[in-house]
Amino acid sequence: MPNNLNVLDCADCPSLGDSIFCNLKKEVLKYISKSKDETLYKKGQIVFNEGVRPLGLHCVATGRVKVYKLGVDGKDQIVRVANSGDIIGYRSLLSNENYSSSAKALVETRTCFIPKSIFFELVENNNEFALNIMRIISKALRAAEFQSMNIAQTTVRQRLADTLLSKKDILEEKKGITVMSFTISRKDLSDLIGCAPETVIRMLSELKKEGVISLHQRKVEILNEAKLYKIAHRYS
Amino acid sequence: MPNNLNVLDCADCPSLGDSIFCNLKKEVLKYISKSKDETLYKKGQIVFNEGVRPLGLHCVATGRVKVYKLGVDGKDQIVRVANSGDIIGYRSLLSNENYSSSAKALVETRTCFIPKSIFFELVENNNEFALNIMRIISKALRAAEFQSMNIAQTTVRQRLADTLLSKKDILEEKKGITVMSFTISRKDLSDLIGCAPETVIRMLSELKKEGVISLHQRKVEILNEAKLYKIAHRYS
DNA sequence: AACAATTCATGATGTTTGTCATTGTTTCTT
DNA sequence: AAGAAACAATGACAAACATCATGAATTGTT
Repeated sequence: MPNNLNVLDCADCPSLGDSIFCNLKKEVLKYISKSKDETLYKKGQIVFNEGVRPLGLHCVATGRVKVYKLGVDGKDQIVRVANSGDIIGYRSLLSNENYSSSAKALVETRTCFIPKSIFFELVENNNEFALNIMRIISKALRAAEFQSMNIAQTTVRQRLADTLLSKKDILEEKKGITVMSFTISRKDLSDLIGCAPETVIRMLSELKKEGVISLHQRKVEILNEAKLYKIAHRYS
Repeated sequence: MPNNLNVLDCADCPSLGDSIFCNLKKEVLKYISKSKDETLYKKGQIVFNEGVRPLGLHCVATGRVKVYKLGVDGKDQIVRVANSGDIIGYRSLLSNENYSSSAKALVETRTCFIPKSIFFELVENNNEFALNIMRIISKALRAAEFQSMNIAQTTVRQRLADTLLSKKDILEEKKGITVMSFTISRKDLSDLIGCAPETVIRMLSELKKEGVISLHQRKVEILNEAKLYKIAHRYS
């Protein structure tokens, strides 16, 4: 079971700047801090489960969480990957429905939990916050609609290239050279792209053979970014 | 070009009850009525175009509008079909981006246009309205995420059955018997499902041969709803 | 009403991707 | 550190679907 931790003031949170709380006043942040609950999840632990009634908002302080829908035969669909500063579970909360997806920690993750009542208090009384939420959902909706088209109209090879590029922000220093790399299981990658794990493995091998990427266990390293862009049909 | 019309008071709009304006006070509706602009679109006319900056909110009073993203080689992806009472173009407006999709009238359609300034006035000062908007986007997001999984994990046959069922609200009286039917082009159906038009045509022929539906030009009539549910793998 | 332009329908064929099976490798657990 | 469990990789095969081509039917236009 996840551990509850000593509560840190939101004003001191390192990911405050990237979050929907960034433009809230100090006294509001103090108020939230008093009502929230900090939790530590180990890799693989569930933050919430599809079908369950949401009781509040989860905010990723550190770590990485995958949000995914249960599909047929364990063939899940990853909706998005939430990083520090991101909130999860807000959609179901807002439309007053049970969770339409599950959330699982991909690495050790620290989250803050804000009870439903406090969340709605903020939404209803704090205009800036309400607008922040609207902007967040709007962007999520845009991304989701794009994803539908992407899955319907592009090949796995294209989507894989696109996904590798969109995750390239996870940088790493290696022998003085900055390398774009990230660690992900083949299953997660296939659930993200929307295909069978075997297909992802084949395409990764193909890209490796072409010298576009290199593979070391679950770490994918981008060697030829330009070519990846070409494969993804992205010109930016 | 579309025609501008005499403006009708929102309070008298027949689709008020189904809209996000349903729980607004009379004086607020009057205020909106004064600022809005009514427009008539003939079948096939564009309401707005992808890539363009939104200037306000479009509200479908009567008719039917498809919202779609431009894909490769004219293979568009229909994001949703908006009916009377629905609003379109709100996502881009809220996140302050250019339209990420286009909208085209499927039949003769009457819309009301509410300028951006008025829309944001409502969002910022009217809490009930802001919450309505949030709920609307939340549901749209849920639908979009489900659609991604659907395209990734189901066959065209399943999705076709599902789409036919989800559109069955378009009823019709025929010789005293209520028939579930609707009119749609094969191209639109394929853009909705995310496949080639030929594939949709083949699957429709198949379903017709099986006696599940009947086809008369562009009108699809549901003959065996139970079997359609089975094919769609929906049990409700 | 007649013509042009779409749209519909169907066949043939090829590509993409999924499924199943097998073996090697890594990771986790005790 | 060893064994078990999970994951990665690859081949063979099959299913789903796209593409191209052609002719018929329908719709829109003058």
